[in-house]
Amino acid sequence: MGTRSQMLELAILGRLRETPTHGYELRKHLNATLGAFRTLSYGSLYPALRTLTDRELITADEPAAAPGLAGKRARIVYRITGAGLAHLEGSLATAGPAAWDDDASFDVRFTLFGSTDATTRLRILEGRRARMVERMENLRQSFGRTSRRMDSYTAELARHGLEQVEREVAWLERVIDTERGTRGALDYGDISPPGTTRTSGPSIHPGDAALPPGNRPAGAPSADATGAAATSRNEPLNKEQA
Amino acid sequence: MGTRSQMLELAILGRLRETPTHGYELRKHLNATLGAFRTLSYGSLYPALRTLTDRELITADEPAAAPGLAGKRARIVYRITGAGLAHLEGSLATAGPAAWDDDASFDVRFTLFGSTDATTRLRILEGRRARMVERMENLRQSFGRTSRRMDSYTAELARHGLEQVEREVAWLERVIDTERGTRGALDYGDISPPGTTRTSGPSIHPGDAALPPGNRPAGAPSADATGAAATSRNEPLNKEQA
DNA sequence: CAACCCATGTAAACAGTTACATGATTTA
DNA sequence: TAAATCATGTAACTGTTTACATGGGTTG
Repeated sequence: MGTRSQMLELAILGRLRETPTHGYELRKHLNATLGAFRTLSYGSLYPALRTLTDRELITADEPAAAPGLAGKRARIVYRITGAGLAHLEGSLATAGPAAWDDDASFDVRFTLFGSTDATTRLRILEGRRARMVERMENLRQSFGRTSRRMDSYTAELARHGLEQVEREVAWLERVIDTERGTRGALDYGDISPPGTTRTSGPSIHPGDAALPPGNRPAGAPSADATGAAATSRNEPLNKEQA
Repeated sequence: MGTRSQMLELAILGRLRETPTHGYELRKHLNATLGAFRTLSYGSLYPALRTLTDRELITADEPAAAPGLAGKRARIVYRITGAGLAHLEGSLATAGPAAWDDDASFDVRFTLFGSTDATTRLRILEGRRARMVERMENLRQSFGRTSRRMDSYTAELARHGLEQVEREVAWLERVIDTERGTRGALDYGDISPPGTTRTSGPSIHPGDAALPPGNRPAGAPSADATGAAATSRNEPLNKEQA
């Protein structure tokens, strides 16, 4: 089980907890909201759904021809089960290196911050920042070391990448500050203030073996382009919801 | 042959043309300069070198114990051959979608712009821009469509990703303008590390996602595009240029 | 009437990492 | 002397995409 598929499971469970959906729609949603899954193919999605169903973390209900909607190919609506919910919550409370070492993983976890407790959120954010700082340092060194021997194009690309990472670090720091409440600059608008958790229940208990805490950093997985960059302005895009 | 391995071959040939190297060093170089190959493992590199050797695009010379340097495990120094050079040049003159659809591919190609003719450079840059604009549009749509239903964290990540792509487009446009203007070798002025000149120095801060997490399947079909307009405003990133 | 979105799924092909095997040299 | 870096390579495993199979509905 790679980091990737575990994240896919997390994302699926996270989505199904909000609303039951069928495969096609689910893929669209994941592709749209998460850059991480930009290329998510049915070849990955359906097997994953199958696995989850087999493990009884979700159910696959094929509604017998809804009235008026007949004709269409039967959609299979997936719903999260109690066990699935427990599993999800257990996973969300777990914050190992796997949650921030991989770009895609971080994105998924961040997306699910709405139902992650504050402590775990901070742990993930700080782990991520450390990761990015490390990256930044490496880039700076190799850049400074070789810049004189580099041709302009290579140099431009390198500086470019470096700046991007710098911005990512800056972004993370802003988010962390906001989370800590030390600075109220960033207003996330509708969400519960930092420190409040959506999951009122036992959000922290490692009951089930969701994510092995000892999960290896794995060096660095395949990674994907849409990690996270940085928001440059502090201006909140406040979107109030009805 | 995946796009990935082809790009790896290109990168190897490009590097070997500049200087003969041995495997270990080669990997370090590629990992350092190209974010695309951050995770390049020997499991990929050595087979690739093997293949290139078999095709006689490079040679593998194992120097029989250089004087005074004995003791060390024999380094195998790879050199590009005439055929390899021809192959490289042929590849560099080719500018298909493969050169810009994939993030990693674009990075590699950009790095080799120093020995790519101006026409091809522009073709690649413009193809890349189109790709990024497409991406940007998709993000805007899905963002505007769902922003009301998104929780703050998801929204923050989404806006974030959008801005990142916007910056990438801006960066590309700057580079394109420069290419058109100088009509020759790129002159990016002084090459000072971005870290040192935080205050928008000689380089207009470029932003993008190209470098760090590379790699995405090239054939990625355009995701989905449906829905209303978006709430994103594009601040005109200051566009000064040499 | 062709093309394309909806909708679910499977099988084969493939690319790539991880882990292993081996061993010398420098550094803490 | 333990650990890290240098240095090359292989094999197995794992995950993922690609292509296929199927078929109704909608739009140009």
